[in-house]
Amino acid sequence: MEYNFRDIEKKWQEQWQASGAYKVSNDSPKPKFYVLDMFPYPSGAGLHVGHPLGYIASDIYSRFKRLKGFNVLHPMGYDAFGLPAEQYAIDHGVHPAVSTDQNIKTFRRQLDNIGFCYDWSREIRTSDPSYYKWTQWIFLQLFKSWYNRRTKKAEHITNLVKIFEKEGNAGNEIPNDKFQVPKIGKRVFTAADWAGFTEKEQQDILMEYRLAYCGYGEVNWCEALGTVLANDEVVNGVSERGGHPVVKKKLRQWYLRITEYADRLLEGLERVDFSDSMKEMQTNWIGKSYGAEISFKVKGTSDLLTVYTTRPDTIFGVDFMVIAPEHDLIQSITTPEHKQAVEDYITYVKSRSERERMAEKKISGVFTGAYALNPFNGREIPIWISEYVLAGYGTGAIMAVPCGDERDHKFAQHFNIPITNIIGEHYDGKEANATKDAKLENSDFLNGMVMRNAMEVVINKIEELGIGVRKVNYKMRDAAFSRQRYWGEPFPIVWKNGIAYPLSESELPLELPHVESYKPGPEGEGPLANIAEWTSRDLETNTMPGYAGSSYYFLRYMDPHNATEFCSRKASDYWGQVDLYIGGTEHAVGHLLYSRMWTKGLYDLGFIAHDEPYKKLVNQGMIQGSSRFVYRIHGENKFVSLGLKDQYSTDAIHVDVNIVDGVELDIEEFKKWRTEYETAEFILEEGKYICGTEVEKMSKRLYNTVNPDDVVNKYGADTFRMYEMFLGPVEQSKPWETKGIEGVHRFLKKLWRLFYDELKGKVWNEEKASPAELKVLHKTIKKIEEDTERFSFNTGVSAFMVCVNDLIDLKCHKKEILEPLLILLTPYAPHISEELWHLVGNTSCILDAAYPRVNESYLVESSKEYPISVNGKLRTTIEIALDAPQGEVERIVLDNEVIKKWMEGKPHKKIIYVKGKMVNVVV
RNA sequence: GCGCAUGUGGUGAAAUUGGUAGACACGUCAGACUUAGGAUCUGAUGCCGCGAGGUGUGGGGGUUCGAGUCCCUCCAUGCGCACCA
Repeated sequence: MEYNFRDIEKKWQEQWQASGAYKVSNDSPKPKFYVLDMFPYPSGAGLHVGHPLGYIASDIYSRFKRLKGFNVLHPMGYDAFGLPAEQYAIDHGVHPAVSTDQNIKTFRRQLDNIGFCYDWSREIRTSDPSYYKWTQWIFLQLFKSWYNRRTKKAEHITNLVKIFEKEGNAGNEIPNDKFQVPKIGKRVFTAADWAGFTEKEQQDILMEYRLAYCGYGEVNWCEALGTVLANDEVVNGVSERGGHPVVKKKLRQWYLRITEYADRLLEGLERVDFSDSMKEMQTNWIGKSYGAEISFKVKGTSDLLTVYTTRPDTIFGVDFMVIAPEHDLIQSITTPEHKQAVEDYITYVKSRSERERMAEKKISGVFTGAYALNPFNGREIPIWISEYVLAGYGTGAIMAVPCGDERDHKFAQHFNIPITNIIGEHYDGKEANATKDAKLENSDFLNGMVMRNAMEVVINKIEELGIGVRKVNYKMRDAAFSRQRYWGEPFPIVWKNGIAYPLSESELPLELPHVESYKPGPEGEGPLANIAEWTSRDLETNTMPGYAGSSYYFLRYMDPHNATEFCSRKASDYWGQVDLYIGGTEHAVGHLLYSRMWTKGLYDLGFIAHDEPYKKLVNQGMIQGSSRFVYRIHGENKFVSLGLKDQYSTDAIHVDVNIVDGVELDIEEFKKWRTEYETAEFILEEGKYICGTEVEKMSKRLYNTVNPDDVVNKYGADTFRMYEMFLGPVEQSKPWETKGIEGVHRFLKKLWRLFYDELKGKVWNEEKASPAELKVLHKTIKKIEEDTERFSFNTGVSAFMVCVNDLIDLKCHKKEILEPLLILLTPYAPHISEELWHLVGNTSCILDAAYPRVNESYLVESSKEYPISVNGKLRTTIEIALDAPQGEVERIVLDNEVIKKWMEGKPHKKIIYVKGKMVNVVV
């Protein structure tokens, strides 16, 4: 009886489906465990062997937890809205819904091949109206909410209206600190003001508070293509496709006020188990900095120039000011004799794309002719304009301290601006020194103070004198939440007289209409603007971005068929946080931050009981491609094997890895691969054509993709699963090498032969196990349990191999040993385990078995083969009883001939004896 | 430039707490069975050396009886951020 993996795997996959083996109930006395994969965008290219890596890891962990007695939620679905499907529609005329559906079918078939334990009855698709109904619903909750900075949480907007009616907004500052209420020209209004505003005026103010709000933002507009482009579709200021010019255009956009959650997003990182690099990326993205805003009087005017600085201690080292080219003050402060130069400079800056400005290393700028006055000593400071100061960060103006800041220093040198040294010998006149530990000089009342300590002193003084305030700044901007595209969730918003009104809950879902054309609407609006029945209802024409549907999908899985709520409170209370989230690092800041924010919003509004979605995050590494090359002799259709290629002038050509065995080219397949190679000739070495190799990204273009279907077909799903894990730690990136899979496949065959022999048939028996056999089993139980628990699946696989090798050596075919081993193996290789489980006489599903418990008493050793060192160098090993007293050990060691030899007759100085570890004799 | 991560045989890697470096595999070599093998099994396999032995975890230095593991320093690779004041 052979190990016939094809029949076995097909049989069990069908059986599991028929019996609903993976159906999960929300009602269970067992403790819960939630394992989640980052759900895929179903691309047309299908899966390659890199994609399932994380899915296999999570599948192993899910099955493991289930065996350990948990009620495990392990769902899967599709992030089905997105640009590629729309692009495909434009290029091929296939409706996105159709191509997406097709892609999902392929995806599902490929996933099913690998034998995952997903509860498919909970499948979701973000493009499904019954799903995006709730995306729209949550959007409306955010639209109807504001962030109360005093209670530090989201609250219903009606609370804010009540506050305004009672006391105006004096206690609840407008989040955007540049916004002024147009009617009164101030940021602060009274209850009486509020009562006097029209509905439009009131709504405009409320929009400034809403967590989902509408404003104006810049997009990349390409006139020639008549469309809005994403950042990565713009290269060097022109469109990636076609090379048409792209300009910045202000368009009405929706945003999420994620900046209000900046502090809580930072604080939450301390309570979750993410990798340090992941936390760091998010922390950098949020970019919190502490400092002060300081106002400088502009000489001879009533204007105030406000700068943001993190180094107020350097206030006496300010030699010039720099303001962004977009700064409002430019018009009023520029002196007549500098007007022309300033205008020319601003024109120049405007002509350049964001990308060009970022890439530019050249120093540029222009003097305005105006001077600011240092608030402490009245010193006149020239005000310059330069594009290295960004309008969007801080106040769009900086105080430049050349001796302490690299860019300021370069700027000063370039324009010959005299440099004041406030840090004495720490500044060498050639390069800026950003130290915080120098003692201040040339700094008036701060002289002699260490900079680090001076910061607080200056801020206090500034606040005392009323010339500035302590200020915290964030790099993070509010998240743009609209796309001028078709294939996304429609906004449940109606515009009447310039006011955005939410649709009522009963009108949801607002379904995406069918269109024949995906051309953009007028003035950069989305395709929905072309549909008369849509515009006639005054509906919003933008759609939501890709991350909308993925910001709460982990909640919907808990209660996927609920028609009255996005997720019942009972379900979310039961499942709570995702205990284990597995996915790639590419979503480090985008998806993870947005979904964390939505979770916090839903928590604040009382819809769920936890405010961090993911308890633990594991980032799987990328599987890289291992490319193969053939070497064609220049100008000929002749190919030379790797070892001989240096004798010729050759071109390296990528060859499909699937027609190469290891590094040996299958010449017949190669000839068939391309018609041009049909007549190719080959120069071989030792009768073989050897290919060159290189590790690159796995990509169709490089002919190094390997389809899991092919691997599964050849070796089976169990082999594939175990080999993916055997490759190395999940978190690590590594190249795929199909060749190595044989070792894992051999292991499964060896396991099979412990039960059934090709010649003898059944060899397993019901004899009583020996202590040696029990020791092998229990060592394995312990190791597998530990390794699986800490996601060390590669060492887990090798522990199985060691176990089977040991059992073969012991000629052990005993059910008493083999049966528990099958349970251990189930998470890794579910099909073969289930098959053998039934063959040894069980009738229930192996996943319902109890995980074997390690019995330490089988593992106790009475003696150990100690490594014995002399002066730290290993010289021999001696078998010594573990309970031998130190004196006894020393006597045995010193008596040993090998040790005596190495001691060369010298007396021992001391003997280090670590019980159960080693002995070291020092002479 | 800044930050983070990683450097171990021909290859993927292991060594969980400072205690026998290279487990487990791939590959390679030798052998067995065989009409045959890209099947299966056995053995060998870090490097130098006939051997005794020496040497070895990116380089250099340090702590320690003992360092892949801890500290300092330099180098290389990967990822992230990048005029963020």
